[in-house]
Amino acid sequence: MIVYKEMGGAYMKIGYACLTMGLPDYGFKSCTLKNTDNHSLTQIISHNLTILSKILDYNEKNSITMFRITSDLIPFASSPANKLIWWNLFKDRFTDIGKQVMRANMRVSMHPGQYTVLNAIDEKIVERAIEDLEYHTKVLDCMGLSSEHKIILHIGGVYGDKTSAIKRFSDNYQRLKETIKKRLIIENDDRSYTIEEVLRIGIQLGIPVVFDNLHNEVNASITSKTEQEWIIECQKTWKDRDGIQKIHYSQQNPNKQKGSHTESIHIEKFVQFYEKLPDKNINIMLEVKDKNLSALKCINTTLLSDIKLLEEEWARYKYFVLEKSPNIYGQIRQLLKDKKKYPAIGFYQLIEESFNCEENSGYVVNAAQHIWGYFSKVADTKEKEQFTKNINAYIEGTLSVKILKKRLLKLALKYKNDYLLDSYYFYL
DNA sequence: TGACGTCAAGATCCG
DNA sequence: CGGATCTTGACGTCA
Repeated sequence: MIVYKEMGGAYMKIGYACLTMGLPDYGFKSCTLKNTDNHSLTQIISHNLTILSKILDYNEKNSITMFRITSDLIPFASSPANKLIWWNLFKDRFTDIGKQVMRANMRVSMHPGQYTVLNAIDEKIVERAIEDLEYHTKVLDCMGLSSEHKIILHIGGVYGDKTSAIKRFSDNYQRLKETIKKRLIIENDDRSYTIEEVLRIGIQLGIPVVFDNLHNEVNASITSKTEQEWIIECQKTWKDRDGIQKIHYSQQNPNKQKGSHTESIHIEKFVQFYEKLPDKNINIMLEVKDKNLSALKCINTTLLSDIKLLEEEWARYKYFVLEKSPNIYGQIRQLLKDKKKYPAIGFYQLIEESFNCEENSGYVVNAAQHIWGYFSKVADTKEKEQFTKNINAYIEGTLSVKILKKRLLKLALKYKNDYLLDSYYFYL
């Protein structure tokens, strides 16, 4: 059971998008256009629904109450290449997943990518966009989920004339079925439509608007307003049937081009953003490469308060940290000694610090030997020889740390060591 | 015409 | 041959 901190009755959720990392066998499957026969599509869809269900279980166990479902759940769903009546074939599976979502009080969403363009000039592209929106709607409808579970879309292209591009968006929006309209929400993007423009469209058409902080940073409105002011403006576009206001939060990757997301959420910066929120009655979708790891980080820092959570996180991070810096490893152990305190921010700051450490071969070997310690008694002669060989090859520089870890992961899988399999050591 | 973004499939390379 | 690594695919817009 989730015990939230006192937030004046507000109901905050923080979630992540599409994929779950740090766990084996959580990957979705797909196929290429030429392999879209009924049999393989059926297999893939069945597999993907199983994975989705596993992810939702994981989310529930970890108090993650918001999640974006990947558009790749059904391959080529809105293409004539997929002739399956998948919504009937897997009706019960969808219903079960929907029940799972509702039981966990989870909020899910979907987000067609940048290639679904409702305001295109080419009517064929518009038709495909509508079909794609119908697909996304069908997934959520099949699950029996209410209209609080949203589908988020960008406005689309500009085509050298924004006024008529917006007019086309508006006209084509009117063509959509009511089932789609009641789920559709719109978002400011990183190059074409600012939050101010999206708000104008949203207000005119009665569509809830999602504020994306990074897109707003990269593609600012002419009207200068603070993030908090834009969030308040967007809040007004959310009606009762839409549920609590949603926003997107991400941070700029300093090594990549404008709008690129960071590997992980920088916790200090997130807490600053969180504390400045005008209303905690809001749901935050994180857009970040390390997915659920950052979601856990942000949730544990802002919504929860139980030292056990940090201890669990520490169990998952410890060998990674040990490999990066035995010094930081020692600092974190000290930090977590006092069971009455809840030093979440300091804990995650130290974790973040360990990411910045250069590879040190002595530390890498030390951490690998700690992992090997779990197998040294059960491993057979060949595996023992292999491990020694791998370590020596690493020291000589002929084997990368990445491969060294992959081989240790294989042992963890073979000997079914759940404690190790939960460790981020293998995945970071 | 290629970059953009995203992920897994597919292809190729290596020991 | 199995496993690691590189390339392709699928989408539409914009420079």
